[in-house]
Amino acid sequence: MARPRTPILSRELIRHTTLRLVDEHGLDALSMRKIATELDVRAPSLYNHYANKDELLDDIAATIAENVDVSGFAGDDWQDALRTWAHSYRDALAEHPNMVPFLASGPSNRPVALVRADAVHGGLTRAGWPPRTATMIGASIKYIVVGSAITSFAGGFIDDIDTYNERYPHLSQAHRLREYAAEIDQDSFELVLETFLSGLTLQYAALDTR
Amino acid sequence: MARPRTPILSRELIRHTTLRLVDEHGLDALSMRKIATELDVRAPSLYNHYANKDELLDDIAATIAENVDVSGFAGDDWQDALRTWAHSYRDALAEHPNMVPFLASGPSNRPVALVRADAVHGGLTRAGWPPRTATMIGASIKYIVVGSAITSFAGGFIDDIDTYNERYPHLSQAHRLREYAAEIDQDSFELVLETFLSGLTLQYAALDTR
DNA sequence: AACGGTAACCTGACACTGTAAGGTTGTCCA
DNA sequence: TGGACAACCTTACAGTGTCAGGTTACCGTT
Repeated sequence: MARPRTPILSRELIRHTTLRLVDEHGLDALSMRKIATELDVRAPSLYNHYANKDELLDDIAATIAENVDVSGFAGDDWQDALRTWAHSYRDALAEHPNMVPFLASGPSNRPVALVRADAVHGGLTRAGWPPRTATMIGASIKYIVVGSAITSFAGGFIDDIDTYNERYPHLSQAHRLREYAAEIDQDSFELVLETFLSGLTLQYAALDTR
Repeated sequence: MARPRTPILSRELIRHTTLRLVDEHGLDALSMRKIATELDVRAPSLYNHYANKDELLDDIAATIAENVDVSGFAGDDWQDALRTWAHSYRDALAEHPNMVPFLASGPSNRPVALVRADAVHGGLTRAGWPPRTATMIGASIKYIVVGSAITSFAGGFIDDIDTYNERYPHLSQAHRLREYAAEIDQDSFELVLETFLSGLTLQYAALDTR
């Protein structure tokens, strides 16, 4: 075959197919040839649309990032804006757990910009936080979300199973254990997020009376 | 060559060499043949000491984990024990930033046991925290440490450079920027950790009067 | 209406990866 | 003295990301 009358591939199609493969079989099982096979095409053809594998994965990461909701920072409730941001951020990662290791494995120009640093920083400074503190608060939330996502979704609790078995012997079925781990993860995320937010509120109050 | 009179390789030697290579050139640049070359040996010989590459990396992860200090949980100051744990945990990861993505990218039986869940859980319950809450607190600290490590050490701030440039134009030299990012990371870690700990203290007080 | 450039597919190939199979030899214990 | 085992070796295989170069469809210009 040479050039087809109507194009077979597009960045969008490649992205969707790749993300589906990653969701189904994991990052390690992904290869350019498997993506191509899935699309009834040879691997090098993909390079007409993406310069290399990383650029493809970066693009997927960017589309995931688009689902993160920073709209709250336009309003004036900075606490709730942070809460909404953190939750939607975590949800976005939870939707594609197999992508999380990639997202976190920098070191290049990856959408650590999931952060949407500008919106967050702007909202916080408008609320009265000093610029530097605003940056630090944004980073803190990012730590909580990314840390939670990576240790939870990447199968983190698997080797803690023995611990859980001793501690909660009635949870002997692996199936229930997994459920339980997910529940603990969710609650832990809630705990650290809310505790942090209420601590910030205290510091915010101290700001005014300074 | 056949069997040498005195063994050339050992798990320890392989581990050290590999960790050095990872520190110097990163995880992506690592291959069994490069490790072997560094040791003046052929790659398959490594398999006499490690079943596969992952087992080798797991072993390295375990030695890194040994530097995490959980001794504080033997005492009765749970707050300070958590603080010490978190700091030494983060320091251990900071010492080998290129290993962080691997450590976090489980899904297998990786030393997410960096957690030292038992010591932490034991110390907190002895201090009076309910078992389930103790588990959640341990998980929370882990989120903060791992999240901080991965977004900082894996070059997380690199693509935020533009943001920093606009915001702090006098930091125009990339060199200073990098320093500044590290400083922000350190301070953010401190902020989220201390804010979380002081929030916990409030909840702890509420426990007693319940 | 013919022509050139570019886009989008192809085949083939390269260097490199992890690791399995099996050969050879030194060391140690029965 | 002999056999088991350990620790190196060479060879080889299937799979990886990606480059080079070939072919053809389309689109804009002359």
